Amino acid sequence: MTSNEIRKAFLDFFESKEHHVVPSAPMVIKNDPTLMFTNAGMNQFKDIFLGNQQRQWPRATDSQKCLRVSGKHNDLEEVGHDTYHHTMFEMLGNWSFGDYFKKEAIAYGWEFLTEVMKIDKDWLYVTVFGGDEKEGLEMDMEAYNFWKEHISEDRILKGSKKDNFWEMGDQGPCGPCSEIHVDIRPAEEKAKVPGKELVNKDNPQVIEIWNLVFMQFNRKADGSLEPLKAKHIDTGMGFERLCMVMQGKRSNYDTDVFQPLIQELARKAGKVYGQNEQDDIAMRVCADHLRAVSFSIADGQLPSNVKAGYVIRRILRRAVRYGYTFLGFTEPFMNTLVPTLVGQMGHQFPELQKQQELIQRIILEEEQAFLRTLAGGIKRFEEYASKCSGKVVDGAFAFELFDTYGFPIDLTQLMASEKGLTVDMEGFNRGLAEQKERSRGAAKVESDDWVELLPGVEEEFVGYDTLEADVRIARYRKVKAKDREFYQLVFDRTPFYGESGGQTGDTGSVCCNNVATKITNTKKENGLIVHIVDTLPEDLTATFHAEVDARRRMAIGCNHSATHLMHYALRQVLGEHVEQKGSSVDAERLRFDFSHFAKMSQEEIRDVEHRVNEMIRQCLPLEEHRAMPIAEAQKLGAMALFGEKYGDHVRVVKYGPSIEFCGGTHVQNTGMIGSFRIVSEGAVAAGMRRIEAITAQAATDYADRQQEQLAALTDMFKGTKDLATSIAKLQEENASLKAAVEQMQKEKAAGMARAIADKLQACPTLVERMDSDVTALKDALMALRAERPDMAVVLGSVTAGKPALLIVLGENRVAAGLNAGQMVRTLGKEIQGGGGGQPHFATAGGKNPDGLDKALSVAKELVG
RNA sequence: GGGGUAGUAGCUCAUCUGGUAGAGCAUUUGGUUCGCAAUCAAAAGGUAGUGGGUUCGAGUCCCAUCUACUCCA
Repeated sequence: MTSNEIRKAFLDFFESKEHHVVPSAPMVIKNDPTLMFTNAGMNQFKDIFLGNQQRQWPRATDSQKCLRVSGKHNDLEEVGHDTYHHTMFEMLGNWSFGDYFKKEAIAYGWEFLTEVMKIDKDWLYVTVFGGDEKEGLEMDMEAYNFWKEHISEDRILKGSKKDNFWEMGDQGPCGPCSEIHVDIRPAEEKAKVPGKELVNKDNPQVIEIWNLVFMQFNRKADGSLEPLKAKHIDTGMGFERLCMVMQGKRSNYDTDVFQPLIQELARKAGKVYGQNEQDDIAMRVCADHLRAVSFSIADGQLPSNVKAGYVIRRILRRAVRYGYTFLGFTEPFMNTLVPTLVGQMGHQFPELQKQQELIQRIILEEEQAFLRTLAGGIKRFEEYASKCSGKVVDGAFAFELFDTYGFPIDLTQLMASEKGLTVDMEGFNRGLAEQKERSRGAAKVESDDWVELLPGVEEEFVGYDTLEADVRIARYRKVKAKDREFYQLVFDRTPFYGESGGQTGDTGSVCCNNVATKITNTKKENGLIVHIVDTLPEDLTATFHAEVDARRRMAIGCNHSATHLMHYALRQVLGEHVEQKGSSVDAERLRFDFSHFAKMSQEEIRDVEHRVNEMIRQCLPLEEHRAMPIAEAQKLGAMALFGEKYGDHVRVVKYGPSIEFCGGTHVQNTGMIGSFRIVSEGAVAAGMRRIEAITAQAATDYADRQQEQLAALTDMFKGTKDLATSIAKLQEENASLKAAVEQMQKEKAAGMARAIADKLQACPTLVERMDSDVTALKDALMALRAERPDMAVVLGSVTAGKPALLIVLGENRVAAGLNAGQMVRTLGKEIQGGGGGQPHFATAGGKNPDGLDKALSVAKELVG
C-alpha cells in the first residue's frame, strides 16, 4: 500500500463509522499563547475539550500536520539519529466529543488495525493506565476489560503515569490513555525475547503506533484533578509509523514518504543512502527538515528571529549544517529539493503546490544568509585560533561565537579538533544555562484558575451589530507576568472584538453604578474573548454596561475594510500570484504582507491607490454573510488564506468585487473610509513585500502635513515656477560656496602655518596669543612638527569668551624631557581649567580669560 | 518577552586603556602598454546610525532611540 492509500483507508474507515472528515488545521497556531505549532492531532479541537466552544459534530476524523520542535514535546535534536523521530509528521486521529467512549474507541482501533490494515494480531500489544498513588488514581479497569474482549490478557500491559496518563499542559483536560504497540522484529528475534518485554523500552522495532486518550479529568492550577462533565475520545496514530509497518520497512525513512527526497539528496551529494551511518543521518535530517520548513512557509510562517519564525529558521539551519558538514554541500541546496517534495505531496496538499516558487525562494535566501553567518564565524574562529596559545578553546569564547554570532557549537568543536584543540564545554554550557535562566525569569507568566461565576455559559460576540451591551461576568482570573499584574474577564456576551486575524483588540469600559472599569485590551485565546483590566470591579456579579471606544473601532474598521480593497486592487495591478501573507490592522494604520517578486514601481503604487480610492468613492455597501457554508463561499469566489483554519461555515465580507473570508469588523459602506494612502512599500523577505497604508482622518492629516511642507517651501522661494529646479540651483550654489569657504580656511591655516614657521625659523620656541579656532591651529602645527623636531609652541586663544591653551612639542624637545601634558595642567590652573594630552600634544580649556597672559608668561619660563 | 554584537568613505573593514579619522577595492584625472581584476602617479570621497550627556577634548565612556545580525523563552 502506498502512503496515500493508507491515509485514505483510515479516513474512509472512520467515515463509515459516522465520523465527519475534517481537513488538517494549519501547523502554525494563532490565538493560543501557550503553543506556537500544532504538536498533536487534538490541537484544533482544544476549544471543544476546554468547553469554550460547542462541538460541530459528535464524531470527527482527520490527518493532522504536526510539528514537534518546542516546548514539552521537543524532538528536534533526536531527528535523524534514529529511524522514527520527526519534526513534522502526520497524526491520524478519530474523535468523540461527549459521544462514544472507551468501549467503541478500543473496538474501532482494533478493527482498523487487524481487519482493514490486516496487521497480524500476534504482533500487537496494548497498555492501560496502571494507577498512580500520588494522584489517588486507580488502575483503568474499564479499558482493561474492554481490551479483554479483543486480545489475550497476557498482551495487555500496565503502564505508569508517565506513559499512560496524557496531559496537554500543566492545566486543562487530561486522562488515562491506552497505547497500541506493534512488534515488527523478525521471527527469530521474537522467539528469543518476547515482545511484551520490549514495550516502551525504546526499541526501534517494538513501537507505539496508536495512542487512545480517554479524556475524563480537568487539571487545575493547584495540581488537583476534577472529573469532566463531558468525556471525550482523542486518539493519535503516527502516519509515518503506520506506513513503515504496512510497507514492511524497518524505518519510517525507508517508506515512500521520505525515500524520494532521500534519493534526490543522495544523488546531489554523490552518495548512496545506506552505506555510511553518518551520511544517512545527515540525509534523514535534511529530508525531514525540508518537509517541516516547506509546510510551515506554506502555512504562512516565514523564518525570522522571533517566536515561531525563529523555530523554523533553526530547523532549516540544522539541516544546512548537516548538509554542510557531512554531505559536502557548501552552496545552498535545500531549496533545490522543493520540487521533489511538491511532486510527491503537492496533490494532497495544494497549499504546497500553489506556493512552490515562494517556498523555494525563501529557503534559498535563508540558506544564503546562514552560509554568510557560517563564514563570519569561521573567520572569527580562525582569528581566535591563531592567537590562542593553549590547547583549550575558552568556553566563554565558544559561547560568544554561538550566542552572538550564531555559530553552531558542534562546528566549533569540529574546527577545534582539526587544529588539535578541545573546547571547554563546561564553560559553554554554563553560559547557555545562564542565558536560559535569564529568559525564563523574564517570560514567566502565572495564571490562577478561572473563577466561574456563570458556569456553562458560552460567550456570545455581539460586536458586529452593536458597540454597547449589558453584560455579566461569566468567569475571571488573575494573571501575573513579570512586574505586572492584571485580570482577565470573560462575559456572557460582549461587543468587544478580541485581537485575532491581524486586527487589534477593542478598548473601552464596563460600567456599573456610575463606576467605570477601563478595558485596556481584548484578546482571543482558545476561542474565548478575554477582556484585560488592571483592577476588578467591586461587585463581580452585577450587570455591567459595556461600551467599546467607538472612535477607535471606527478607525480600525476603516483600515480593515481598506485592507480588503487593497488586496483586491493588488491582484488586479500585479496579478493573481499576490497572496496575503500577513496583515495587521489597528487604529493608526494597516500593514499588509503579500507574495510578490519585485519592488513595486511608483506607477503601480499609484495605480493601487487610485483603484482603492475609486472603490471608496463608489460607496460600496457591506454585504456580510455571518455563516455561509464554505463550499458556497468558495463558489462566490471568496479569497481564503493559507494558514487559516476554517470551519464548515464561514463569515464572508463583500464590498463590490472584493470578497473575503474574514471575521473582522468593518465599515458599513466603503464611503466611510474617506480616503486611502500608501505610505511605504518594501521587502520583508525573498518574494515578499510589505505595504503600510493609512485611511480616513490619518490620511487627511498626512496630506495636510505634506501640503503644509510644500506651502512652507513655496513661500521660501517666492514666485518660483518650479520648486525642484529652484532647490537644485540652491544646492549647487551651496556646494560651490562650501568649497570656496573650505578653500579659504585652508589658505588661512596655511597662512598661519607659514607665519608660525617663519617665527620658528628665528627661534624654535614660540609662546604667543593667537585668537583662533584651536582645531584649525592644531592641524597646521601637526604638519610643521614633522619638519621641526626642535619646535616648542604654546598658543593661547580666547574664542567666544572662553580661554584655551594648545601645546605642541617636537620630538627633540620631548626627548629632552619636556612634557606637553604636564605643562598644560600647570598652565591650566591660571585660566581655572583643566586639560591633558600626550607628551607631544596637549590642550586645555578654562573659565578665566584674564589669566591667559599669566599662563603664557609661565609657559615662557617652562620652555626656556 | 529577555540577553549579546554591530552600525566609520560607494563596498569590505582598521583606529590597543578617550588625545592628528585610516587601509584595500571601487571612482575620477594623468602617464605607461605587458590583451581580460595590467601597472605607476595623483585626486576626490566622512555631520563615525540618530538624539542627548560626561570631558579641556568623544568614533571610543554613559543614557535614550532606530536598524541589522544572533542566542534564549
